[in-house]
Amino acid sequence: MQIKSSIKDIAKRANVSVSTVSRVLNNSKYVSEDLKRRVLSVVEETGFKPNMVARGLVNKKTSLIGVLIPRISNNFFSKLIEGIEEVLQTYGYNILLSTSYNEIEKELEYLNIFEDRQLDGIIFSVTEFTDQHKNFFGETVVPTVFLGQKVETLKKYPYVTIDNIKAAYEATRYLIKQKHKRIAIMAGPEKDCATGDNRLQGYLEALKEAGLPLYTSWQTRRYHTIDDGYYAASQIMSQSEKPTAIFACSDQQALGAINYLREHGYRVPEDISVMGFDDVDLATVFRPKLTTVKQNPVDMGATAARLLIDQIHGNSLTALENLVPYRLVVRESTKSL
Amino acid sequence: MQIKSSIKDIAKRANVSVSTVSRVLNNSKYVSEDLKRRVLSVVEETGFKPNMVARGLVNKKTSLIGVLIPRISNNFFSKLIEGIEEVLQTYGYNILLSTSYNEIEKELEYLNIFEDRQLDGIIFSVTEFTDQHKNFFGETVVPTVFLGQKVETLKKYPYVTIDNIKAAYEATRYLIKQKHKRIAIMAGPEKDCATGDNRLQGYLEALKEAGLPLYTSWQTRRYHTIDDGYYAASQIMSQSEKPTAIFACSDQQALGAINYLREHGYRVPEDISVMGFDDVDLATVFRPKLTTVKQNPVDMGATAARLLIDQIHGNSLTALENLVPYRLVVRESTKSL
DNA sequence: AACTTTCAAGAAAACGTTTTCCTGTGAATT
DNA sequence: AATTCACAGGAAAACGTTTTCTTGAAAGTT
Repeated sequence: MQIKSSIKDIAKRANVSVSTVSRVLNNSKYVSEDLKRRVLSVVEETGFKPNMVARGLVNKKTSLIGVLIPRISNNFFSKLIEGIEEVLQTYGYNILLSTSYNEIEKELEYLNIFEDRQLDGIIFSVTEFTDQHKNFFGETVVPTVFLGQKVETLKKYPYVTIDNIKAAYEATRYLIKQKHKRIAIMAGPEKDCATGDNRLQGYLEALKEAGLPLYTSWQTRRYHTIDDGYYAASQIMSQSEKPTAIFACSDQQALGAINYLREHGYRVPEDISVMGFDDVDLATVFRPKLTTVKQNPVDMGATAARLLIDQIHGNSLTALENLVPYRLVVRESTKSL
Repeated sequence: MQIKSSIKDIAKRANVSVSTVSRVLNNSKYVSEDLKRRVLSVVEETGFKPNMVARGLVNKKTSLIGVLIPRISNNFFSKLIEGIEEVLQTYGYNILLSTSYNEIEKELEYLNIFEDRQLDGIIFSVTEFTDQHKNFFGETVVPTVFLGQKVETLKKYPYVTIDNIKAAYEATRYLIKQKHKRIAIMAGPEKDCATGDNRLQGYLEALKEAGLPLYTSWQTRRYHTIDDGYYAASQIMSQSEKPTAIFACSDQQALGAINYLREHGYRVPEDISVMGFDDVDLATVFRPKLTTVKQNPVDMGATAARLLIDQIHGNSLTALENLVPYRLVVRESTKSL
């Protein structure tokens, strides 16, 4: 028990060959009940456990999936992980978790580590899809699923996301229907291209369509953290012309914004409406309850994992684009003028 | 590029032996500048990357650390991970993430997987330390650090936590100083032994010392989720005699409780004070801002990771118990009677 | 000039498995 | 009775590395 025993030791103790032990362990054919019992009893009494690394070497599979996300302390991403883990686990895969903090060099570093480690697959929540990324995924042959945004540059791997343009468009439309004419947006960072850009685009489309003014000073591009939301709100509200509604592209930012607004004498939603995005756990606990675009990150993660398993199993992929549903949830942080 | 090349191919192309290639790759001595250049250029042009699995097999190290926590979507644990990853990364280790959802069988299952996979170390946020756990850690020899609670049954591995008894004692003391005489507690589940029990113990000590009544109907034991907090509050408030203060052993539960209270016509803190534990991100965003016992999970994670690295490097451990600081942060959810 | 020592580099063993290739049974078919 | 055949099980190759062993040459010592 103490000392690490190998299949050879088991073979010796059971008086059989290594091949036989291996066959017993893998339930292969061509081994008699007699020897099987003998081997099994030795395995039992020594508490022998096969070395997965050695196994991995010959089988050319590690049963490890690399999951790369911007940050884990963001509720959206941790829920994503929950969904991913749930399905991967049932297929006997484990997760190698890495976080990029939105830094592209880190992303590339981790992707290379994933490759070095011979991981069986990658689930990647992209920050910005650069040429370097394209290179990596062009040369490499690891099954991959992109998560959270469209990755059009590569035709070989699927992605799962919501229709961000449409969702943002609808959210903005809702504010417009509520008679808001001066609507600001707190979008994701420019780096985080697709998502940030798409939601901004949806917002702009809605405004344009309604013939409303679009001031760039009412558009911020910051990270999805409470602090950044706070800061973005301070920027927007420092303009001489102030909006009556803010569309925050994440609940985190919405929360930070509301925090700022209240500390500076604005009431939400009486003075200013705030719309969020994501519907994180606290959106309903917070007061006012957050009006927001609900995503289902657990489902998204699970979907991504399933798509990955499909690839690993060699099934031909059904669709590159996998859009999952979202839903506008009206609660208390927005109000008709 | 396309086809996976091995060190052998490189050797052939560079007209040297495998050993030489390996030596070049590992920067070992005894290889001339001439051959070195030749090998390096072949490596360059083929984009060769050594197979970490094969390396792991001979080096008997995987550079992988198993991290086992109850759930990742809890902000406390995800911050823990942030701290862990930060230091592990600088030492070239990656994280294999697993979540137990407080299920003991799952914990044991994952621990066994960790062992099978030859992980170099384990960071384990225990739910309940059972005999089976004891067995596992008795027989196994993997460097380990326990996180979040005292694990006294094993003298060989360190743990990092805060002094939960004292922290809960002080939190309760604070409420008592605020003239509260009827104080309820929402503790962690019974399963989650040390933490839940310890905080309950600190609470009881403070009450006893002050000669205050302790009703078991004012003590709940539930998971640290918003929903469980909501439910626990409903239980406590359904008693005929109602408390004037609730000490929730997690911010999550505190939030759920406040939610319940407000929905049922109680004002916080005017009618009932609510004290939290953890100081998660939203504790300051939420209104009323949460009075809470601040922990620093990022630091805790980093500390645990460092202790693990120490073990792996074979340094003798300095102390079994590693207590990290905590701090009572008074904000708006509590009020003097 | 003879003898160590140091360095360079290839051959081969090792890491712990799985799998292919053999060989030897005994049973089934002719 | 001769021939095939399915099965059991051992020996050995393979997976892709690192490391030990060896040999040979060049340099340093007496």
